[in-house]
Amino acid sequence: MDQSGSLGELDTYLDSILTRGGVFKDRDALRHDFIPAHLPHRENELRRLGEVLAPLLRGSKTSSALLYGKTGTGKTACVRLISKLMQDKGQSRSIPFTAAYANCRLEGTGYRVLARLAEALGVRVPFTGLATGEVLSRLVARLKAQTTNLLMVLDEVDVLVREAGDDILYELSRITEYLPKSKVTLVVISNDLSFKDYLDPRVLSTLCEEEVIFPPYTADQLRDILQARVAVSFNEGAAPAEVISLVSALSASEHGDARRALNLLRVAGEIAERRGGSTVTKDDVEVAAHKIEEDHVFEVGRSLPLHSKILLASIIKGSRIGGFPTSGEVYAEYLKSCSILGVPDLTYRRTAMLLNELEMLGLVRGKIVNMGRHGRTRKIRLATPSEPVLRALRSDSMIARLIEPTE
DNA sequence: CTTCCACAGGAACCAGCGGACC
DNA sequence: GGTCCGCTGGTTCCTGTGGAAG
Repeated sequence: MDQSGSLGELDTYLDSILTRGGVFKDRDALRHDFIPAHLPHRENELRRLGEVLAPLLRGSKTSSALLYGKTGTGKTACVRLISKLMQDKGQSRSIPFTAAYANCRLEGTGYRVLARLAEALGVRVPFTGLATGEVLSRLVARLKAQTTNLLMVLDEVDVLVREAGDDILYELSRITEYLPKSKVTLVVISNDLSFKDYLDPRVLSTLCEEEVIFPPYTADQLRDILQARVAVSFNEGAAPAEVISLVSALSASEHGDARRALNLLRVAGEIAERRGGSTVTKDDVEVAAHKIEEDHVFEVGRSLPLHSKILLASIIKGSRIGGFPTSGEVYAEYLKSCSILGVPDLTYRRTAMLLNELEMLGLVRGKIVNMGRHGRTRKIRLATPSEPVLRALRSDSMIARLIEPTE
């Protein structure tokens, strides 16, 4: 590569950004963790939540709440906004109030969810080593020692319940019983209502005293949301109406996910900026949609553990031989690959679990086929374009050895 | 109608690790 | 220093199953 040439390009690019100011006014306002002061089309939900939670500021017992809705429907944003408002109010009137937030999927285990909540109360908890019950009793001890009204938010609680059962929810829902002075209110957020089936009826009744449902946004609503956000994040006229309409139409057809809509808009803006343009075009949006998909697949593939990569490579090899391989054929191919690489192989059972994980990640699709006398099996194939997957696998020098020779 | 294949997928268990606590 | 803890990433053992072949 001609280094001076690329440096020159970089130089003019930097110049162009500095002189024109680029497409963005404030890129951070498009990030998923940005909390806007106003949430369009969530006024009702916000008011409802406010009514339920506000008494907590007076130190009254309040109902627990379950927020339910698909991803990107504004559940987390609503709760974040409300707890921020309550915190501000508490501070200005010197009312003891604490908001503790934990995302169960990101934390991963019940122990870490509790640890995160405890942290919000200023209780230091080691990241491992303690019994889970011990973390809980430290949390309770703190609440006994120091009177505060606590709003506990468990985001993506369905993940926790599915993985670890409802023990923790049960304990948390009864926590107020131990406390003479502090009041605790639990708000749980879920993408999936079926998690209620896993709950003990007692937990269910204390947990879901109020239910707020967040419907997916329509294309029109998404357009309003984008418009409001464009006003703070883009320069005047940098994101024309036709672009906003396109982004909202694309996102509405994909389950009305506002987070993805905002992300799409941000990436489109970045593409326009890199192109040196001062406004985002519809083409930029199309390119962005494609890029987001490819980057996602590449990123997921690249960060896979070794054996999942070997399996993925085996699926690709298997489908080259002809048709979609069955789980048995994939395993046979996998065993071969392991011996080529000199890696100890895993049991069939384990690889079946890894395949399921690949399917959940959306990289692979398995279809159960019955072949009568010849048994029942799964036909397995890639669920994404193979190009970014191959690129991801090749970026691992060890796995690259597996793929290259057949090219 | 029965059989029987080639798996699917649940459950229990295990080893090793990093760490807290007494 | 011994004991207990939770988590990860694995294994072993097991039961369940739709439908073409017999």
